[in-house]
Order: sequence, then structure tokens, then C-alpha cells
Amino acid sequence: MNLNKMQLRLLLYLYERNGFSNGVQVTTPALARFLNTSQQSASRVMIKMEREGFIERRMVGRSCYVRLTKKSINELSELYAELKRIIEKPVEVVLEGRVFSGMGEGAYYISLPWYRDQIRKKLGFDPYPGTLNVNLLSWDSIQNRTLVGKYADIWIEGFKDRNRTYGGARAILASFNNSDLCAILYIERTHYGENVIEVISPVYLRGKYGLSDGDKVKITVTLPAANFSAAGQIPHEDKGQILPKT
Amino acid sequence: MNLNKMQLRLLLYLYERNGFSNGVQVTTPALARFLNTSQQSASRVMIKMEREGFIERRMVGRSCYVRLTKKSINELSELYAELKRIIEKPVEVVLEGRVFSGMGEGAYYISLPWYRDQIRKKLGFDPYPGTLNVNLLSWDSIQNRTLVGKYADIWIEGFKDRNRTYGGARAILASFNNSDLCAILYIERTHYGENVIEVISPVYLRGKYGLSDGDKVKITVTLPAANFSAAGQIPHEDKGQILPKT
DNA sequence: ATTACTATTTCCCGAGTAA
DNA sequence: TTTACTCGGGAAATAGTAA
Repeated sequence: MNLNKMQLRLLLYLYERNGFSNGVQVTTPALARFLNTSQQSASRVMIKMEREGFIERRMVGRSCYVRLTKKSINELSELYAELKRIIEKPVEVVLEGRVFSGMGEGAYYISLPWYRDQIRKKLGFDPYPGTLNVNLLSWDSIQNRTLVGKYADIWIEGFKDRNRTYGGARAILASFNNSDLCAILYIERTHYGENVIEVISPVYLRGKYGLSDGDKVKITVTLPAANFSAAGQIPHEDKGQILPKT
Repeated sequence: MNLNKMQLRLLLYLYERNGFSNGVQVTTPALARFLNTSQQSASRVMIKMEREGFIERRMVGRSCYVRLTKKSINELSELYAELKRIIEKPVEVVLEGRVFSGMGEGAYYISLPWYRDQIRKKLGFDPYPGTLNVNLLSWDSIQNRTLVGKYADIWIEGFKDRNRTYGGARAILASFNNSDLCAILYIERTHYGENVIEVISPVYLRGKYGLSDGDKVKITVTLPAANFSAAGQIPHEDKGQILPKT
């Protein structure tokens, strides 16, 4: 793309008015208003674009009709295709941190049939009975934990028995060290802070990777790009906390 | 959009490398190569974009890591949405010309059950037995006849009886004088030139509009935009003639 | 290697104005 | 009314160079 801002906006102005199939009546003052510039600049831009073969002008009486050429159509299509490719590409989000030991409650909860069955049904794998706790290392990863939290939309329901309440969680599928399937759990009423994620997987990750406390691990989540772009426009900035069930 | 070409390309460079979720390691010489500019300009662009809140830079050792801010994401989403709206908008193509009388063969052909039944089935209306011949007025309209011909993909098959062969045609739905449903026929082996279209309609257009030879009429075709953009890239330019059946 | 300052040049914008 | 020229000021790009 070798067009500057005004040249591009001129082509869009004409394109929007079907300027490739019908001449568009354009005056330099009107174009100048649209481009937020002076009449002189509008005139200059059209002269240049005509010389370079992007538009054709025809004077009919005192009116000027402008058409887009194939060159313009190709230019616009190309720019659009490039933007589309970049913006609609799925987004890889990386969470890096160090393994640490919890109190072992993870294993207890995951092995409860209520949770285990939901995980098998909703996440598609039979979880190893235990969670891997990861202390996020960098500011980037902590930010990304919040971002990913907005897309964790697989609900694991809580339940009650005569003694107590068992909380719910949201989950999202991810990749562990770029090779193993896993899921990140956003647990309701967790006692960990915003710098911690809890990971479950069909395999015993500590065993498979020989992990000890303090070892570095990497969890990668792939988000669909279209939704991600929209996420930039979420008006109310929740800080990644577990959303209340409604 | 208030970014110039370089600023936009910087954002795309970072976006493509997941620069919103992870810092991207950037050096000014590498960026300069990507932007087709000097190292100094690359440096200046980053300084400016950082000051204006589009990017955040962090020095780690001698490496520089760059992240996109929300402001950038919004900017890119906005530009993309605008382009999408303009480029994916359906395209109105106008054909203007003057009515003239043919030899009356149109009425004969359209009233043949073979053709009439196909038109009812494939175009969705029962045609008035006759075609309206339109002599296209302007160079624009003649060009547009060719363009529309590429999208006329409703096949009306020909047939043979013991005496002769009856040719086929391609058709496309259109709007007559911005109000009546009609179709343009691209007739195989027509004896008219490239400046003529033949129009059929469920109503008697000459009667309804009180048309005499020489009166001006307007036929509008709506093309899907996405295909249209691609049409600019058809490598071999056929001149709008009827394609042979394969 | 880098980044980024200063100086010079080049380019672009808009006022004035002619046709 | 138009379009589009010249010209002066200012922004932006590159070259040279320091750190």
C-alpha cells in the first residue's frame, strides 16, 4: 500500500458512492469538507491520483465526474485483505509462571464425581485428580490472565450437600508447554490472588514433565480474533474476577 | 482515524505478532526495514506513538519490548470496521438508455412454453410476453453491461425441435426505474451489439410507464460486494460475450 | 550492536489569487 | 460559482553522529 491518508480516504469516498461503476459528481470544496482539508489540497490530491491512474475525471458542463479505475479497486481489495488477515487471525495468549504446591484440596475436588463428570462432559477429557498451581511471573502474564478470563465460558456448576456448599468455576481449554491439552480454571471464591492460575489436564503433568516447585511452565490459550477485537470495546472493565451466576 | 501510513503499519506489525498480549521484541533497524524507511524514522515513530499512548515500551537488558495498548486495539478495530462496511456493501450498478423497437421476435420467444416455464421457475415471475430493448446511452452504461454480464448466472437453456435450434441465455434480476422487478437477458447469438440490453418483466413495461421509442429508462442491478472486489482481479478480460455452455 | 539527538532537505498544506 | 496555480511556513524524512 503506497497511499497516504488523504488518498485512501478519497478512494473510500468514491467507492462508497459506487464510483467504479458510475461517475461520481465531485467538487473540490465538497471533497475538502469530507477530507477535513482545504479546497487546494483536495484539488491537488485528485490531480495526483489522476496522474497515477487511480481515478478518471470527466468534465460535463461545469460538473466534474470521477470514476475509480481497476488499479484503485485492486489497491482497496489488497488493503482490506491484509487487514482482514491480520485482524481476524486467531490470537495466541501466553501465560508463564512457576509451579507451586497448594494444600492438596485440588485433588479432593477434582475427584468428586460431581465435578469430574462435568469436566468429562464439558471439557472432553477425564481429569487427572489434582490441579497444578502456577504463580504467574510477569506483568504480561497477569494481564493476560484477566484477558483470558473474559473468554473462559465453560461453566462447571457448584452444588450443595447437607454439610456445605461446593463452589463453581469457569474453564477454558489451553495448551500446556505447547504440547499437552489442559484447561485453566477460574474458581469461584478461590483463596489465590490474581497472579495465580489453576490448571487441570488429562495427564499427571508434574510426573510427565518432572516438575518440582519453582519450575517454569507455559500455558497457551488461543482466542478467536473477531471476539478479541470486540473485547477492546467492553465498556465496564471488570478485573477478571469470577462472575456471579445469574 | 488519525494515523499516518507508518503509524498504521507499526500497529499492524505489532498486532500480527500478538503485541497486545505479549511484548514484541523490536529494534529500530528491523522496524525500519519493515516500514521501508530509515532507522531514524522508525525510532521517531515509536517515540511519538509511545507519547500518544498507542504503545508501551520496556527495556529489558539491551532488548526493547513493545506492547499495544487498548487505544491501538480500538483504533485498528475502528478502521477495519469502516473498511468492512464500505467494501462489503452491496454494489448498485446503473444501466441507462433509450427504448427502441425490435422485430417483435422477443414476444414470440418469451411466449414459447419452454422458455416461459424456465423463467417462471428460475427467475420467479411469469414474464410478460415480450422484451424491452434498451439502447445504452453512456460509456458508463456500456461498461456496466459488461460488468453485470459477469454476474448473470441464471441459465435459460435452449432446445432443438425438428426444424431448428432455439438458443439459450443467461439472466440476472434487476430493478426497472427503481421500482419494478425485471431481468436482463444476455442472449446467446443475439444480433444486437454491446450497447443493447434486453429486459423482461412480469408487467408490460411500455404500457405501465407509457414508453415510446426514444424514452429514457434506468435499470439497476445489485451485485454482492465481496464478489465484485474479486472481479477486479479476473486475469483474462473477456469482453462480456456470452460464455459457451460447457 | 543499539537508540535517539541535531541539522539539512524534502515534502506537504493552505492562503492568495487567476482563469 | 468552479479548478488549480504560486508561494511561504511548517511538518516530516534522512544524514550524520553521540552515547
